[in-house]
Amino acid sequence: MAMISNLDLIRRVPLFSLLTNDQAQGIADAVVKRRFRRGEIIVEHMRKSNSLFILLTGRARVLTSDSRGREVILAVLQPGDYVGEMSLIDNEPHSATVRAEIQTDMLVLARPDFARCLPENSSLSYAILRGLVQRLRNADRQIESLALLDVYGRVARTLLDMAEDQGELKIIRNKVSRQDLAKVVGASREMVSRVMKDLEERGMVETQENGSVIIKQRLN
Amino acid sequence: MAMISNLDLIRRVPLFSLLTNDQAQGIADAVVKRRFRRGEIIVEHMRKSNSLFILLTGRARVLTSDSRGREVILAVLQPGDYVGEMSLIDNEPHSATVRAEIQTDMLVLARPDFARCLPENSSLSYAILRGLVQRLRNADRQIESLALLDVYGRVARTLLDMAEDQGELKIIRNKVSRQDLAKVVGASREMVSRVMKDLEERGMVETQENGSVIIKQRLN
DNA sequence: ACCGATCTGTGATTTAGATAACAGTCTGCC
DNA sequence: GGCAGACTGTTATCTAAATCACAGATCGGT
Repeated sequence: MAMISNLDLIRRVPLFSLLTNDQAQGIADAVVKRRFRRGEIIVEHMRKSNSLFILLTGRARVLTSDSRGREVILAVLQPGDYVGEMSLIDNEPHSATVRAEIQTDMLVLARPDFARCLPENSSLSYAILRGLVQRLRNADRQIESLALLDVYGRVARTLLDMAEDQGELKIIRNKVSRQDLAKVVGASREMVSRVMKDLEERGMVETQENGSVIIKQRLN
Repeated sequence: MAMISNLDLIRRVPLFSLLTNDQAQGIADAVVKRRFRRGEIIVEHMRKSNSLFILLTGRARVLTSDSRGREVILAVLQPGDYVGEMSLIDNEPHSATVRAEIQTDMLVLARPDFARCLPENSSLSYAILRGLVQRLRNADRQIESLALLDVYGRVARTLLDMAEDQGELKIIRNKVSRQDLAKVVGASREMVSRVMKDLEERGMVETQENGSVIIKQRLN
């Protein structure tokens, strides 16, 4: 199996795409690769890990849960996504838990190295800034959905958000279980099942055998 | 009536608190003061204003609304708070509308001046960074509330969030109408009335004649 | 290839909360 | 000081969605 250098890994992360070679090398030297098994906790709500975690391969979910164990999925992390920067910025505990959905490799950058890189590197801090703004826009939209839309509307909106354009129609590649969809839209699994069935009967959505979903028309 | 210089105004804004005198003077020269009447739109959803707005006096609310006119209040701005930085950072249209609740004075800093100040001034960009993180934490918490708590729980949590510690108990100074509280927690006005009545009957909350609210015990 | 885990579909039942419909109180503000 | 416009409380009714209770289907690890 070919050995891939940290520098090569760094170079594939959008967050670091604008760094000079020297800056990238500096981060490559500071970074540690870590593997998490399916189900393992990467970052834990209310605790501090004082590191930036960048997802290289695999998949992870950002979630919160109440005392009774009911979960809300706030985000699903794909390769290139990162977490932990909020706690690095304000030095507060993590606002949510991150758990590996499948075996997941992450790059870990410890606080001192991050703190060193940030000021001496305006393109990095600008990328972080843009990332936070992006997330905040999504979060506000989600609040609006939860406050104003019924389950039908929230499922439809979430499907559209997850889909990418593919010619005439939109498609969701990686399969989404209805159970998880329910945890994203804040509804019961059964209700989401019923809504999905309805969308399929109306021919607006089609679920493939491999689990990917095709969206036929404007949903709303 | 005494004339207050822009520099004096700038010096009272936490966002600018760490600037050197020269930097503050630079912003003071670039900034324009603008007055909005009760009900006037300061920033409009889906449009660009290419400016940072800093609230000096008065009060404003950040909100979104659906096609049927139903509103969600995302935040209430107090003196020292600011909006518009998200659009300045990613150059996208505003994600929400901001409306003056009462007569409100704002400082307006146009894009070119903001863009000039940001890189040459790390303490400002750090303050913006922290502000965004703060808001994102609140937003995630709000999503969690909407997805997991019933109206009773959401009202209780919102009251606690709005209150400040005042010796043994907590107090909410500026009066909140139940109508508005409903728009914050994503519930009907009538339901919030019922919940508040219940909280008062249980002696957990007391509404003063002047409209401020005293919270007696741990609500949850 | 197997067996426990986790996912799924569907009907029946219950419930939280929206909606509707008023009448009573405040709030300024001309 | 009076009238319009926005707030409030309370009932009764309706409905969206949660819960419950299954039986089947699928998945993933050893």
